[in-house]
Amino acid sequence: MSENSSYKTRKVITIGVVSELTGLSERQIRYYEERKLVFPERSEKGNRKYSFADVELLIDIANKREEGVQTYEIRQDMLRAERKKEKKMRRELLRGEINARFGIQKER
Amino acid sequence: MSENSSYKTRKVITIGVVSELTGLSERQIRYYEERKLVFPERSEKGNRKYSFADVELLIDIANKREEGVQTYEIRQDMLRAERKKEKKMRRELLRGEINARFGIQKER
DNA sequence: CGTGTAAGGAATTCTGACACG
DNA sequence: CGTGTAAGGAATTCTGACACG
Repeated sequence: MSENSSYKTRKVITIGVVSELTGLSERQIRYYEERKLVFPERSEKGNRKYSFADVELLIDIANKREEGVQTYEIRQDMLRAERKKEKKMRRELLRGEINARFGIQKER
Repeated sequence: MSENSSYKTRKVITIGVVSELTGLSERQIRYYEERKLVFPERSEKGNRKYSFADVELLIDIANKREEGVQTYEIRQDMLRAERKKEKKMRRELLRGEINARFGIQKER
């Protein structure tokens, strides 16, 4: 269901291209990093590299900002969503374990 | 089946990153373009931009080159594959049209 | 708080060319 | 043919800072 280290999450896009793709200024993109909203990787010499997922996230951020939402709020929302997701993961992991032991038996 | 203008085919990767990803020198990458094996887009100021699909193609090219295959041969193979693919497309298009007229009827 | 901008420097990319083989 | 390299210039990116509000 979720291709993992795939095209979407591979960090390969430079800030200039991200700027074109999102319509945000490089200044804005760097600032959102400072506010811990995006986490680009760095190349050898320190150039930022983003993924398509980052680009989409930045577009979401841009929309929120247009609605007047502050970066701090956006960060809080992201952290909340993060925790919720982890909770879900834990539940699913647990369900998997239970199934493995007491669930539908395989042959033999 | 084939996500179209998606992450895989969007031209957003600069030549430096492509070089890292493929292990090829920038010189080699530019040369393969000269030999019409890859077709990057250009940014405003003329910088080359590649897609993940291009990166994969370049890796294939690198492998062929290691086997001693010349760029000209590689190009011929690509053109042949291209033609074959188009032929297939035409067949499928035709089948689709026939089905639309004489195939399984919808309601009414 | 969020963003623009000028500043200075380092790294990137581009093209056309010479070199070797 | 395929690739390295030095050359010169233009564009990119980086950081830290001042500005406005």
